[in-house]
Formats: sequence, C-alpha cells, structure tokens
Amino acid sequence: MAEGMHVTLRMPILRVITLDCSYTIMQNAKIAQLLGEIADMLTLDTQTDRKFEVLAYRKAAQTIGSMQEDIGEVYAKGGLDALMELPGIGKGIAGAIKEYLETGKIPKYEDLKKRYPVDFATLTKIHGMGPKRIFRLYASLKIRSIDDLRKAVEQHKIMGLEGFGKRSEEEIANGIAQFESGQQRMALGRALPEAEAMVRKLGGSGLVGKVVIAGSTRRMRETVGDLDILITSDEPEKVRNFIARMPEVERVLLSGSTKTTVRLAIGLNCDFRVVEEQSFGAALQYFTGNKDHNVKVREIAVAKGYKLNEYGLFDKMDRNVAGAQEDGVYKALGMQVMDPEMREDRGEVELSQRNRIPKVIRLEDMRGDLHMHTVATDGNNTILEMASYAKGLGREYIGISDHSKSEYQAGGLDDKEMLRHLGEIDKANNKTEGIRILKSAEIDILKDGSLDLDSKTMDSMDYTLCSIHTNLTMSRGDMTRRVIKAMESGHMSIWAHPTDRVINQRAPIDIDLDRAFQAAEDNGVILEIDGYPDRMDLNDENILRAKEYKKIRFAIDTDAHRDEHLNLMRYGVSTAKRGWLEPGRVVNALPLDKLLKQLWK
DNA sequence: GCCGTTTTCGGCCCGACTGTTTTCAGTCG
Repeated sequence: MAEGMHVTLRMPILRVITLDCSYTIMQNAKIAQLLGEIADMLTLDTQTDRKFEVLAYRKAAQTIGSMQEDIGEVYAKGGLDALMELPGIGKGIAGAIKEYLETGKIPKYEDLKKRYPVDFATLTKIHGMGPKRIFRLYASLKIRSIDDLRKAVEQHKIMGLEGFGKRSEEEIANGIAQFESGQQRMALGRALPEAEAMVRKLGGSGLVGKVVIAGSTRRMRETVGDLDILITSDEPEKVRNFIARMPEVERVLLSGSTKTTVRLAIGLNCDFRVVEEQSFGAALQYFTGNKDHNVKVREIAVAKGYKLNEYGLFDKMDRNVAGAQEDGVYKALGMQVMDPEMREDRGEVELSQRNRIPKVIRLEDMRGDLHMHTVATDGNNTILEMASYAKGLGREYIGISDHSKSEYQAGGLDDKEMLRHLGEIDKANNKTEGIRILKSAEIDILKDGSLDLDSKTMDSMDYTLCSIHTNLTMSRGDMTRRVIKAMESGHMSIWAHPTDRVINQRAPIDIDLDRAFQAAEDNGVILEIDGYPDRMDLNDENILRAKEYKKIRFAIDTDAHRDEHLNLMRYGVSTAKRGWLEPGRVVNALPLDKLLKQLWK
C-alpha cells in the first residue's frame, strides 16, 4: 500500500538533538571540515576527472555539518548501516567516518594532506578563494595559511603571478579584511526591515514592476547571510544606477545585466536580480528555497522530462511550461505549494508530491497575544494604549504580563504592587470595548525552581507566564530540575522564551529539553514561541522536537515592550511555520472562551 | 563517491559574473 511509503521518507529533523551540547556539535563540525578539505584537495587532481567524487564529499560534509544529532551517537547506536542511512553517505564515506570516530584520523585525508599541506578549511572561507587559486598560491609562494596570505598581499607578491592581476590582489585583500571582521550571519530582525526599506524605495522609483524579497529572508530564517531582492523591470540599466545610489548601499561589488551585488552599510551583502515578467515565478521559486530544497525540485523536474532554472520550467522542446507564477511551477511539477518558511528540505518536497503538506499556522489565525509589558515595569505604553493598538491589529484579547519583583532592573512588581496592578487591568477592561485584557505577569523562575510571587497573587491572574532571567549558567542537571520544579508547582501556565537564548548574543541555557518537554506535557504547561526578533524562542528546530509530545500546546507571543512591538507577531508565526506547527496546537489562535478553559488546566 | 518509480551502470542542478583571457577557468550561490 502507498501508505507504507511513509516510513521510507527521510525526515532527520524530527529526531533532532539540538544545540544542547556544543561538544557533540564540535565533533560533527570537525568531520564536516575534514570531508570538505578532502573535496578541496581532490579538486586539484589534474590526472583524473574527479568532479563527481568532489561533489559527493561536499554533500556528505554538508549533511554532517548541518546535522544536530551527534554523529558519534548515530554510529554507536546503529553502526555503519546507520551512517549509510544519512543522505549522501554511502559505504566509502561511512567507512571514513568510522575511521575518524575510532582513531581520530581519516587515512585518505592524511594522504592528501601530505601532498597539500595547506589550511584549505580557513582559506576557502575567504571570498574569491577556491581550491585551485589556493593551490596555485601554495605552488608559487608556499602560502599555507591566512597569515602567509596576508603577508603576500601586503608585499604585493600576488599580482603578476600567472592568472592573478591587480584586481585579484585587491579582491583577496578585501576578502581577508571581511573574514577577519567576523562575518557573522545577521539576525533576521535587523536584516528584514533593511530589506523592506529598500523594497519600498525601489517600488516607489517608478522603474520596477515587481520587487520582492527572496532567499533566507523570505524563508524567515532566524539569521541571514545575505539578502536577495528580485525585480522585474523594462529598464534594468536605470535600476542598476538607482540601486548604486541608495543610501543603504556602501559599495557595488559586481554588476551585470541581470545581477547586481552590493555591500550594505549595515554589514551585509545584497543581491539584486532583474528578471522578465514571464520568469518572475520561476526566479522567485529558485531564489527562495534553500539549496537542498531546490536541488530536489529540479531533480523532480528532470525526472518528468523538464528542465527547471530561474527562467522557467521547460520541456524537451525547450518550450516554456511555467514560470510567470511561483505556484505554477510547483503545480506543473505535480507538487503542492508550501509556505516559503517550509522550504528547507525537511521532508516537505516528498509530502508535497503526495499532497500531504500540513496546514500550518498563519498570521490571520492569531486572535490574541499573551505576553507584553507596560509602563508598570519596563514597557513604554499604558495598559489602555497597548489594548487600543492591539485592537487596531484585530486582536480579540491580550494578556498584560509585567515583570515580578526579582527583575528589579526592569522595575519588577512585588506582591502588593502586582495586586494593585491587576486592579488597574480590571479598570482598563471596564473602559475598553471590543478587546478583552487578561491579567497575567511574567514571573521569574528563581534559582531553586520556586516562583517569584505568592500563590495567592498568582491565583488572582487569568494565567501566568514563567521564565528564567537570572542564573543562566547553571549545570544541565540543576537547570532541568529548576524548570521541572516550577512546572510541577501548579502555577505555571506558560513557559516563556524557554531556552533564553538571544540571537548572536547569548547561548541557550543548558537544559535537558526532552525531560522538560515531558514535564510540560505531564503538567499541562504551554510552551511559548517568543516572537521578539532577538529571541525567536523556541526556535524552529525545538518546535519540531516539542510538537512530537502530542499533548503539548504552544503560545505565539510578541513580548512587546511598546505598542508597535505588537506587530512582531509575524516573526513568531513564521518561526512556528518553520516548526510545521498547526493552528490546533496554538492556544492564542483560539477564541477567548476556549482559550480561558485551556489556560489553567 | 553516491544513488535508483525509465538505470546496480551511468548519470550526477544550473547559470551569472569577473579577471585575465584571446576563448575560458574559477568562484559563487
């Protein structure tokens, strides 16, 4: 039966062990690096064409580098067979991994390294440097490391070498500078508004037809490496000039007839691509999916006798079958269209061929927002102002959740102050129509797992949000006990921003999430997806993992500290989409009466 | 080296841009 095919689908993300233990990730990263270097070195073999062997090593490196489960554990549990289950890993590479896990060395790597004693892993990270150029510099100047390279650039030894000119040397100098300034991926919350500002300007220029954001920004990944903006225009030359003069643009890196790449002042590259109307949908599809998603979609096209590229879907006679609309491309391939957030090759390609893409939460589903602050603590607006703004956004209810007393830097409230504040919420409710204001608080889970307010105070709220703000560096065991104790108190409705990570700034707390999720399920604790762009916590991978606990419910909140922050709901919803969360699991997608029944079990 | 709903052999996604070139290699996404 066709149903039996389910089990053959690879959905590695669903059995993910996330960033809990940096040690194991380090080991994966090391193996990925070695396999990548093998690929680099094989590239240099001029005797035989090993193009596809190189490709195989790269794919394997990619698989292991992006795995969240410890590769050593996979091997320990299932041996070579388990390794060969992984995409792109067959007998040969599985053997190499086994060798590394048991001896710390891969013989093939050691052999190649004798011939090419060069730090490919670092040097290939410099923009414009690939294996061939690196090898040439080694062969002629004995450059082995980034330090060697820097010296050679400073002494202008590179220009004049065969295949290198003045421009190449400048490019390398720029590449080194950029590498050393630590080219970190940028938080979505910073990159997306920048992209939207440029889209607005281009849209108002009178030079373009369509202008939209694509790439990882459209997929709403929590961090982005660069921006992609897609444009249709009859006047591509003028568009190029317009882009070069936008104040956001620091300098133009390259500019051709269809593609312009610029460095933005905020420290991010942005690709602008100009395409014809009839190719717009194909280009949007092409520049939105992640690499693996796109490879799979193109393979489906090939299997059906088509060719798919950014210009359209073409049959054997090179006739255009689809391309103007993105949906049209998927439909012509017999695929169900899925939201951009899902295009990460986490099983969506296979499901879409069988019309089985789950219906995930959408912004329109959100009826309320259960986490926000007011002037009573560290917010900027009053209860009434927040309610009025939320009503303008179409929310049916909000929950006011100011801080408890341990958050003294935020002006946290003690029991007496909190009770008075709850009275203020009652008054505000009486003055407001068309939206219900719920009584809550963001209550600290203290070091010992107790909660920061009296039971009596908490009992007079509609629900509680509980979270950790202090003692973030406890051991895994202590942290896990701390959270579980709070969950078992009977006074914890929602676990707010569970892992406490701040994107690009603070690592998540060390906690056994599986035990915590189990306790949440047992005690009816709702998990928050905090949509504040610095947090986005739970993140996509942890949502995928938590939703496997079938009774766990979620809340998607903004953690707003001023009224405009209530618009940040889209970050939370997109994160939930990336976690394949269905609306039935989200409590604040429920109407008020149903929500109230859910909040205290 | 990997992989299989046209294949266990013979394929492997596809195109843009640049610099240093006299027709293309290297790199990137």
